[in-house]
Amino acid sequence: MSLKAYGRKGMARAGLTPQRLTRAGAELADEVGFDHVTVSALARRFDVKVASLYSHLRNSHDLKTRIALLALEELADRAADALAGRAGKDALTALADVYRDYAREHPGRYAATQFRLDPATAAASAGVRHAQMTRAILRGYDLTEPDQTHAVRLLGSVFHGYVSLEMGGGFSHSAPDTQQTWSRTMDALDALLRNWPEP
Amino acid sequence: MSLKAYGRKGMARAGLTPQRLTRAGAELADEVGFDHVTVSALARRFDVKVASLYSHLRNSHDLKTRIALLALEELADRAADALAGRAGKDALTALADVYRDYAREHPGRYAATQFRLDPATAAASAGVRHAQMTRAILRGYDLTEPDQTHAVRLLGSVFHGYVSLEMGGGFSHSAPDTQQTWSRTMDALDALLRNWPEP
DNA sequence: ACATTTTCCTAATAGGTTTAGGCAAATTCC
DNA sequence: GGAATTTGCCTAAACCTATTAGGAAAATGT
Repeated sequence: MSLKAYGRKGMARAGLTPQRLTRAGAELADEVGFDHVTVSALARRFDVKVASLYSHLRNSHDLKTRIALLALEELADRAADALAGRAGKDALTALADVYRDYAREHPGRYAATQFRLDPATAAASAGVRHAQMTRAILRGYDLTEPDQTHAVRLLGSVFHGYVSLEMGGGFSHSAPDTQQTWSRTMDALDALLRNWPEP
Repeated sequence: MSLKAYGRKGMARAGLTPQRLTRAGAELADEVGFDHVTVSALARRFDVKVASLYSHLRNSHDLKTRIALLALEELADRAADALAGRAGKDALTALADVYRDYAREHPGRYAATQFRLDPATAAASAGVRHAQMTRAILRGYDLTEPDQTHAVRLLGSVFHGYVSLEMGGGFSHSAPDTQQTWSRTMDALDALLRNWPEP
């Protein structure tokens, strides 16, 4: 017999697991926005009573944390993929595009990556992979160790800041179009890294 | 008689106005975080029943919009102040510091500036002053018109991205300290604007 | 002093979160 | 294959927040 009951009217189990709920939560986030993700809405989606979810999730915060971790993983996977075999400006734009594209395809998940994780969770998350990959790109440029860290932070700021402003409509309806700005921003960052200033 | 009743137990009015509520809402945001700002919490703070606020505020979204507008105003005022009499890199760092300091002093209000406003409200907000001031700084550098727009967006991205990551703990507990990075970032942006690359 | 307006209140509805305790389905063990 | 046990989902309930409708008292105007 199939795991899935018809409309869940005649009993039978729904097959809830933390993973399944997290995945569905991520989809829900993309549909309605990360901060409209609610335990109740998720229960509705599984045609199950709200209380049932609490055997699989500690609470609402736990759900959001799991979605955030999922998104960070996905994003790091995409980044790793995109960086394979690339270096220099090529790698830089590839990474930047990963962020931008992910945010466009999965706005809710992208918002989830900004969910504030407690330090322990953050340290164990894919967030660290992101930092490592950005660092890897910088090996194609000639920076001293402390400046490499500064550059990692700067790149992170630009990518996140840009994507976040663009998603929030910050640049909307003003010419020139944002694709232009994006590609000129890549030019600018590449030039900056090749010509990193002395203090 | 004073406007303010003791504990509001024996009637007498509380003196609610949209402005007062907005201001208190902003303080509340700084204390508990912008997305924990709630009509109920605000009512509690005025020792008044929740429903009473609905004569002064359309709804929760309205409250948040007002707080966002307040924060944008404050921020633009600070920026205008900081820019007076400055140019070039001096102006650049002054503006950047305004953002960073404001976010540190008023995290809730700063978060409010990211609240998504509908296009009409946004157009009438102090947000446009921000863009103009950034543009003003760029007049100290030698950029063609389209590149000026790109640069405005880039600066906005860096400022917002940096502040937002720093507030979210993104850079925490890693050496070197963030003040270093901040000042090197200013060096980098100044160098970039002076040496803006061809396409 | 009286009529009007304003401001706050009570009452009610509707959702979201979370816990406690129950019964039936699935799994495990003879 | 049936009994014992575990697991999964449900009911019920308490407690938040948001929002609307309608009432009563305070402030204001004439």
